[in-house]
Amino acid sequence: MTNLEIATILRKVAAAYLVLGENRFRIIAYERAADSIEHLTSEVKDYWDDHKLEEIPGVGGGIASNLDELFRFGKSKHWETVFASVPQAIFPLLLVPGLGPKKAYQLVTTLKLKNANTVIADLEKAAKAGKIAPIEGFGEKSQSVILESIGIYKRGAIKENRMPLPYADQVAREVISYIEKGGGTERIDVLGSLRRQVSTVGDIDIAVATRKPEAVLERFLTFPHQKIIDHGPRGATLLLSNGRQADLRVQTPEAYGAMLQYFTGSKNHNIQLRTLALEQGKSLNEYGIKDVKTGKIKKYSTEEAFYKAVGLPMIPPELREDKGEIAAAKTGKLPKLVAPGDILGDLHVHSNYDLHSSHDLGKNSVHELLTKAEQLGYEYIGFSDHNPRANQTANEIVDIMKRRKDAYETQYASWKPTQKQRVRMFLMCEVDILPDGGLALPEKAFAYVDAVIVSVHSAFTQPKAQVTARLISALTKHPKVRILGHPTGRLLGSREGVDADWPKVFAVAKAHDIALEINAFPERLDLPDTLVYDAVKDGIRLVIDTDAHASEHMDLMQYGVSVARRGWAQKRDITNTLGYNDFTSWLTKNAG
DNA sequence: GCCGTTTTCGGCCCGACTGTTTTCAGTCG
Repeated sequence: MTNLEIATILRKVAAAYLVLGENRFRIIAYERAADSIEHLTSEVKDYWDDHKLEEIPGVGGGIASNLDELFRFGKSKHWETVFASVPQAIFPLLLVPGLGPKKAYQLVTTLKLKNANTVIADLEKAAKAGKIAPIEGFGEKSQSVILESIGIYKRGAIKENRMPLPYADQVAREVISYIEKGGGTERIDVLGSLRRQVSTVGDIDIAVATRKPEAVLERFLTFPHQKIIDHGPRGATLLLSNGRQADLRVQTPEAYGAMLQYFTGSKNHNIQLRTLALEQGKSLNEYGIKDVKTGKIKKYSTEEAFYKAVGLPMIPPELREDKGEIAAAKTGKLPKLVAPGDILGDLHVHSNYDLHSSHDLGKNSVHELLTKAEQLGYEYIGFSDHNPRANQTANEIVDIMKRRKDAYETQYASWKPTQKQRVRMFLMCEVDILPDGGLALPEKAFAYVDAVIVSVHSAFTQPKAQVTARLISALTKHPKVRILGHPTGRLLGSREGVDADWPKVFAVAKAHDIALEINAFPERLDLPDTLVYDAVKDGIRLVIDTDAHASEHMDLMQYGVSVARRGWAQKRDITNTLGYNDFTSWLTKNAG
């Protein structure tokens, strides 16, 4: 059962309760839990496995015990009873934009729509026959809006897939530079999940501080698009040519801080923040802070000032997920997050050196990649080509690895740096973790590398216990194994990662002082941020790598840093923030 | 139903928009 399916069930419960006239705070609680679960990046089932359901924000004893029943028996008796108390036909209607539980219920009962499988088509027929307008609370206008909404629903235009963060970032940059060229902008920022650097982003939300809101909005509306979805004095929404939605909001510079805070979210962070403010007699909204007694609104030009007004330091957007950041801010315990400039090397780079490797080669030469590392200000780079293909004898593979070492050393010697300080090189290898937990590099070949990254590239659907044993076996197979590459193996939007008992894997990594990789490649962003959060809490060593297959991929490091920041990682948690000497002593500590 | 550095009981985020209304209910983000 996926998080989305669970969130849907919780929303169904909330909808049924609303129809039944249940206590509205109970309804809010279900909606909040649904929202929270939908945005979790680890599986609810994993929380359940670990008996930690109540650690999910918004999930308490009641919902947890029903979820427990759901995982054990496939359904919760209590929730089934709730569903059965309302007409089944209301649920499909909730997917039609503009229809909520109350309207759906009224339509279904008045029009006697009984069949949940055909209810949308039946409603469409009723609308066309003019049977909706006479219903109390409805009218001609709502009848035609419903007809239009059903059309949108049938075209499947609802809820596009989310895109990996780096792509969303790129689209946002294009829109931003286009708006800037139009002039009149004093500040411009991304908002929402993009600003919080969530690994997948739905819509592109952008904020502009300006004294010429009309001009900025007009400029925005001329950005290449399919359709203008919305256009008002405070903002506009476009459906872009790539099928994505872009939302622009304008505000005066004096009140910009409040708007930035409000639309950055997350929703649950804002709810917690407003609750805190209310205790101080202050009501927060997108325009500023209202004194509850006097009703006066004070404006804030920056977020720093906005947070300060409720007695908190500025909370970095990456932390605004209602994971304890407000409590940490109150007590001065916010982490000082790792920043892109802290990174001193990239250990997972593929060159075009051909060693008959098991997976794809890189595009650029050793020289080009060394120069790129230099441009990035790195002290060191690790070449981690894939291991040679397995359809060769062990002796042949050892020979290949020996020749490779010579070739890299010759290349390195002939490289002409532009800076005085030479970027240093580690000769590494990305070794496949075989389905049985063995490594795809023969023992003798380890003599020709400084260290290896081990990674899963096959058999992603093994059962949890097997995957866990497999990873642990690989980590402990050879003392030169120093990094677990893209640990879950997930591909955003196309492949779930492996299902492992992560606390167990973490414990073994810690015992052997092995680092877990945060892979910055756009579709990976792996470890996922929630596992980074757990790893940081457990004091597990981490590295951030790009998995570059071309020199320009090395620029993607910032997205790995974003994942680390969302997991509350500080500089000390990330091993490739160490200088060359300290890093070398860790990497080669077992090389003897 | 959730949640807690003044609470295990008594509170519970905020506003825009829309269509249907004579002051508001429902939906959405």
